Amino acid sequence: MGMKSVAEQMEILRRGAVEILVESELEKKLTRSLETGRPLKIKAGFDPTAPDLHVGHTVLIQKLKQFQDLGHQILFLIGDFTGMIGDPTGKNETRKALTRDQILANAETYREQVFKILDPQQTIVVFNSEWMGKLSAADLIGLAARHTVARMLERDDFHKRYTGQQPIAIHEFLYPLVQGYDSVALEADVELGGTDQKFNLLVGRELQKQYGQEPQCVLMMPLLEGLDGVNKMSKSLHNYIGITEPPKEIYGKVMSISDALMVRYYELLSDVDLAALQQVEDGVAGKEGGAHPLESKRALARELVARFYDESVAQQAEEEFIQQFKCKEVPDDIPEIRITENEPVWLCRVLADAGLTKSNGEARRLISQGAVRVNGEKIDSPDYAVGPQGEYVVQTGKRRFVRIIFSELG
RNA sequence: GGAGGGGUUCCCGAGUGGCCAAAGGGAUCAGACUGUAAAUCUGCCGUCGUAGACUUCGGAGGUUCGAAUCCUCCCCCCUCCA
Repeated sequence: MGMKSVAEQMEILRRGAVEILVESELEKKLTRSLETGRPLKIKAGFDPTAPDLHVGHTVLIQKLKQFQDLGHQILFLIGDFTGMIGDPTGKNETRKALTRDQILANAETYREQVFKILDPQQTIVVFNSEWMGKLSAADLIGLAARHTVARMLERDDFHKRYTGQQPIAIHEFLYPLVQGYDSVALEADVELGGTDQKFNLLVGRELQKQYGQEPQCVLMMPLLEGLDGVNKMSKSLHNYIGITEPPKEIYGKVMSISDALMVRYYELLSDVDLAALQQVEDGVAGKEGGAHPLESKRALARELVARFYDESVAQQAEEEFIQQFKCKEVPDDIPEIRITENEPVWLCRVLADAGLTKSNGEARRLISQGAVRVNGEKIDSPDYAVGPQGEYVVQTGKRRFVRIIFSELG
């Protein structure tokens, strides 16, 4: 990877970022790095609690990758010590204390998932218990002495809770301090985080100054919207793309998003360069010279599948998708159900038993709406029965299939 | 410790004795339209083989011909005071 100019680097780094504090300082750091050949130390901290990542989590990791591709040093910090405190951002939920083993297991899962994006050779993984564990009580008091209550109360949620007469435990003040101290310990040049991390990131700057270091720049990435395009991506809202999901799922979910959201996903998740990104945007906006939105969406779906699996799997996912939805063919890998009966079986019961519907009633409703097909034939009678021999491909809606096989009795 | 408010079907949220399987909105699902999408429109949205019936409104009892609605006890959540 050849060295890029400061302006080129800035252009890449600005992509998708909500805010960079302070841009001029970052430029200065980049310039110096270019002159001395010394890469910048880029820090990003991760909670050791959530090992099951979705693509929303990868927004930050993509940005790390961009730094990495530009030749900088990534410090991937796992907050095993901070995990004991629990970031107060998440309201008043009490965190369960994790055992050492759990933390290590989670950290390992992180590595596996994150190294699908980052180059493991170029990434240093650190645990903040490394240095925090060595701090004495006196050291901790010394750290606490570097910051004031008034400054702490500037933080939005502390402020709200304080003025709203809500409790704030003393130890909650320690979270930003420890996170900030991590930057001191690592001598970070840049720290990345979500917009919700702004206060903590800035405490890092403050503390570095206190400890006689040059303050880090902070770069904040937005929280990715989920598949609905409105709420942030999260497991509990069922609007996420998990990075360990099957290829078909990832591909299908990407294809189901709106064009507007696709642009957003391109900006935050894709590796395509800025020129290609512009083409995607133009295409969605209907400008001349833009890429066709359908093509763009396919390319994005392929890119994401390839990232978490590989190129050939992505190709295959695309072919299956086209077959199933465009050519309306039956996919190859549908579940099979074997039935042993002498009598024909009521279709509604088959659907419910096969798990395609939750109840006979739902099956009945779907049939009345014309959503059920047997061997490609639309069924219009709720009394329809299949069997008692042969094979039937039963389908509800466009995507749910099951193969019913009647086998000989006895 | 004291005072008050509340827990309704996936979510929000109406409902204060029969007209309640429970308004309205959202989500999901399905149909139409499309680019496989979005937006829009339509339907469905507790269970039972079309009826009628059965089970639901934090939990357990009770009053009543009849309870989501009234009473008792219990569990949980929230707000205020200390």
